[in-house]
Amino acid sequence: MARSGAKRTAGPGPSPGSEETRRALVAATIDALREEGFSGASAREIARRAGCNQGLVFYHFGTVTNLLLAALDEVSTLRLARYQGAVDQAGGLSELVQTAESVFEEDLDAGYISVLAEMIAGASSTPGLGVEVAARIAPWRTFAAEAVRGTLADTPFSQVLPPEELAHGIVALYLGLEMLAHLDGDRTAALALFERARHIAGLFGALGAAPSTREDP
Amino acid sequence: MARSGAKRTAGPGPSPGSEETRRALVAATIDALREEGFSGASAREIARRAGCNQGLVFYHFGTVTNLLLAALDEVSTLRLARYQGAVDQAGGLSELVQTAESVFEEDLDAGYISVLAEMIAGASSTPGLGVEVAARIAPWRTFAAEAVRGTLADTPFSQVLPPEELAHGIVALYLGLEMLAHLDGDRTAALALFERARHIAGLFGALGAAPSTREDP
DNA sequence: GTCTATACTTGGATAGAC
DNA sequence: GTCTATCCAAGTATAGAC
Repeated sequence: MARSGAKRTAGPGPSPGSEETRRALVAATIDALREEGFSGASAREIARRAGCNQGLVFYHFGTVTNLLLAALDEVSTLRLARYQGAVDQAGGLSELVQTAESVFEEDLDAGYISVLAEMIAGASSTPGLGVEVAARIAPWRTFAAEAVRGTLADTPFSQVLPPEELAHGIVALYLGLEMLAHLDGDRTAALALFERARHIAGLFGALGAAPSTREDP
Repeated sequence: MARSGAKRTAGPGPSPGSEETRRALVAATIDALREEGFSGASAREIARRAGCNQGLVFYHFGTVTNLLLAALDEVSTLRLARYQGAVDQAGGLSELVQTAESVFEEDLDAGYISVLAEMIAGASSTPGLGVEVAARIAPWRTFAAEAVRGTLADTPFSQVLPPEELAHGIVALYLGLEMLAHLDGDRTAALALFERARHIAGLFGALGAAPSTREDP
């Protein structure tokens, strides 16, 4: 709550306290979106969670919507880095699916995809928010396309299903599975699908010309 | 129906109000959820669209949440009947996919899945709403499972992927594709996926033991 | 039984005190 | 740079008029 003084009153750039408050607000917004949903993520609720005054939302971000977008940016950056690291470690297709499964559970536990889902759904209620959210989802699709391309490049798969198209479906499926799992608090149906996908991936990997461990230059 | 009045008492003026008002409110709620989202679907906004007083929401439905659920019931009933009819007409697997594509566009144009998506997302902000929404989605999953079972029963597919599990994935994918298409107003990515799926379904139908009538334009 | 008018609460946003 | 006080719009819900 009360920020200890110790601020450089004169000098260019933001004071250290400012950045701290901003971070607290963004973190609180992520929590609020996850636990109270879009309509529950009000300036007052966010400020309460951040332990600061409600007016600071408007001082630092201008509008609640801007703060919500900052939270989405934070989540997007955080998760894309995580996804990239996970994909870099995965060797073959079935291993990639297995990685996706554990990342899926991370997202579900931490509620990261809930933030995304709430923002997508909430975009209907705020003019202009839709394009902003869409712009922040685009990198996810690009990432998925690259991951798919890297894994399916030398398989017959990419002939019948272009990576970009498949990537769109993967993002949509991932989003839908998260929403349903979050809704009824039951992730078994989603996990069962990941297991099936991993199994099928193993089958195709066996009959295709794709050895599990290969290195791309 | 929740309340069947049967109030046709002989009188000078049969009060036309009640049932008519209820219908108008439900229809207005569907529109409001579609165009303004969960947080924009307030009693005032709904009543404005229905052309009646705001207090009628509470007189007829008790709470706004109850009205939202009534709207979800309406959409669920309407669409499941449509889906069932469409599936009954479809012959083979690729034809089923083609049917799904046209139904998908109907849903997108009319915003029916938006209603579902808004309710799922909005469930986070209202205690107890989650289980109610989940209960209304369960029939969709059951329907999808039956449709898949009827189509894949005599194919090797059902060996490697049980209909119930696949059905969950289909519902999730359908939901996710609708949300993304609605968000950026671009359905081409989703439609491309349907076309690919139809093509792949045709390939499997050809090598499997499912002759059906295939017509590839 | 149906609807309107009104009470009360919460939320977004700003002006000015520290 | 941060916090308090405050305004106004919008929300839920009910009391009471017809």
